[in-house]
Amino acid sequence: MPGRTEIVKLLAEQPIGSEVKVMGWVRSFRARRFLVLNDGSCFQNLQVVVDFERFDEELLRKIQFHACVAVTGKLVESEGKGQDIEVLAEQIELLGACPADAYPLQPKRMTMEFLRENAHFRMRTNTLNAVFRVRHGLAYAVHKYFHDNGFYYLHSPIITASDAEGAGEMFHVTTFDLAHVPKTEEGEVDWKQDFFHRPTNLTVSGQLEAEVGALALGKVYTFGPTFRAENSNTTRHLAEFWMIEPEMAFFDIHDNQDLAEDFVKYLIRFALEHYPDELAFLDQRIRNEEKNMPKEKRRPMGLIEMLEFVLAHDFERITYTEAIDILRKSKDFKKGRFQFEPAWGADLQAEHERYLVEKKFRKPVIVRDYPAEIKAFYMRQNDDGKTVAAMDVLFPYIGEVIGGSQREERLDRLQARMRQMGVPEEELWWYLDLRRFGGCPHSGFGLGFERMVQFVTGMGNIRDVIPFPRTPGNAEF
RNA sequence: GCCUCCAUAGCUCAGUUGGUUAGAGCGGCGGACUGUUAAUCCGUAGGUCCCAGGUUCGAGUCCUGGUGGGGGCGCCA
Repeated sequence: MPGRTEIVKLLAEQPIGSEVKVMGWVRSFRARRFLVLNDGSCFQNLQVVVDFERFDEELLRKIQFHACVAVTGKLVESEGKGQDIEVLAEQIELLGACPADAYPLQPKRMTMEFLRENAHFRMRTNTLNAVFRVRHGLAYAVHKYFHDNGFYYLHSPIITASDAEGAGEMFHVTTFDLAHVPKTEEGEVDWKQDFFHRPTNLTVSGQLEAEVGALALGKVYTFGPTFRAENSNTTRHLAEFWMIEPEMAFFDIHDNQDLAEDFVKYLIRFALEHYPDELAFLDQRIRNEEKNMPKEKRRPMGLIEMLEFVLAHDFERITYTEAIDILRKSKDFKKGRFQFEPAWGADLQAEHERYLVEKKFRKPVIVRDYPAEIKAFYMRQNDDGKTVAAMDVLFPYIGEVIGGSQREERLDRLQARMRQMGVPEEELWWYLDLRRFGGCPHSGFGLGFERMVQFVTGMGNIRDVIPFPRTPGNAEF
């Protein structure tokens, strides 16, 4: 727009005395004199001083919460406290009215549940605004980290034919008219007539394809949407989420752990450096929220304090066997505070993970070398004959943020595992070929992007860190 | 999928052992005031108490069944 300046630029350069034109949405209009605008260019607002005697009454009446206006005026030093500069309005143009008697949002505290039902408006609130700024920053940092460290961004397919990854229930992809599905003479679905001439699904993981890339480009990563048709109803599951999956040739499980720790610390550091205003706001928001809670329910640390704490300490690294041992020796177990008994061979329950992270070590923990029975077929079998080189990175509040492993590169071992677990070898012929032709030791992991955003922003529900959450029974927007 | 809690004004909530006309704050609308920072003050409108049954002289309140939502667990990232 001719002559329009972004608020971020005005606040940074503060061109006192110059004539400026700003456009933005009304955050508040106090005393019919103080108009606060936000244009999305930064988290801060710009105050506009309106000499209301000079403006049309009809126009002033329409300057309501979240209406959109263009203001021309002189930029001056602010007379009041709370802001350095302000604009003395000479012209005000209403770009888009926002009738307050019909608009669902209000300049007051609203619940996250209410805002979810108004997902098309919720990004206009300070909280969601801050969250999505940080989300963007983290996405950018993912690419920057990997690029700077010699990784190649690999676009793994969204539609896949393999249904053998064991990562969960899948969404089917078809062009069939579901009311008239073609059948074979035997009465079964005739997939040969479908678009791909075979059954296909939305991807649940790009890992197998990433391995293809790693064995050619050395270090690759995927970063794309991932779909799980599981009926999961929790604050940390989505049916559609974004996953980051680095895969590295010549990395063993220890290199894998080093990378995971360095990577997530980089992301946290990036957010702290580039989004201090947003994080300060989110930090304060949590404090306000917890003000009326009993002390034992509050977070032991503030948001920023916790992020800095995570950066300042090495992640604890233990084996699954050690984890079980710690849990069985714990006071919580002896006093019967666990609902599930920690026992070698059983998966760690959420309560066990929380004990390790929040009570025992009080920092992120990486658990590795899990029993083979509870992990996927492609994980590398350890020499003990019982465990595989798997690793989970556990964070406070959100639990597992990363799951990964060293991959089984030995063809005979891999095939034995597949037969044992009923994974069809024919379908994964190309995956097995990676072991037949020029195979090498390699490792990788998957990071749930939304869980990372959750951790950095301190948001309690994963549905509030993705613009349009898909969960069982919900795909409205 | 299992367990649990919740549903009262536009929003956030209160509503006593079942008892007359359903309450507050914020927001809306009308007005006053003006260098404010969630401005303040006065006035005013606004309710199918989620839906359908049932118990009762009487149900926002108790019971049953739905629907919608929150939280916990499982599955996982």
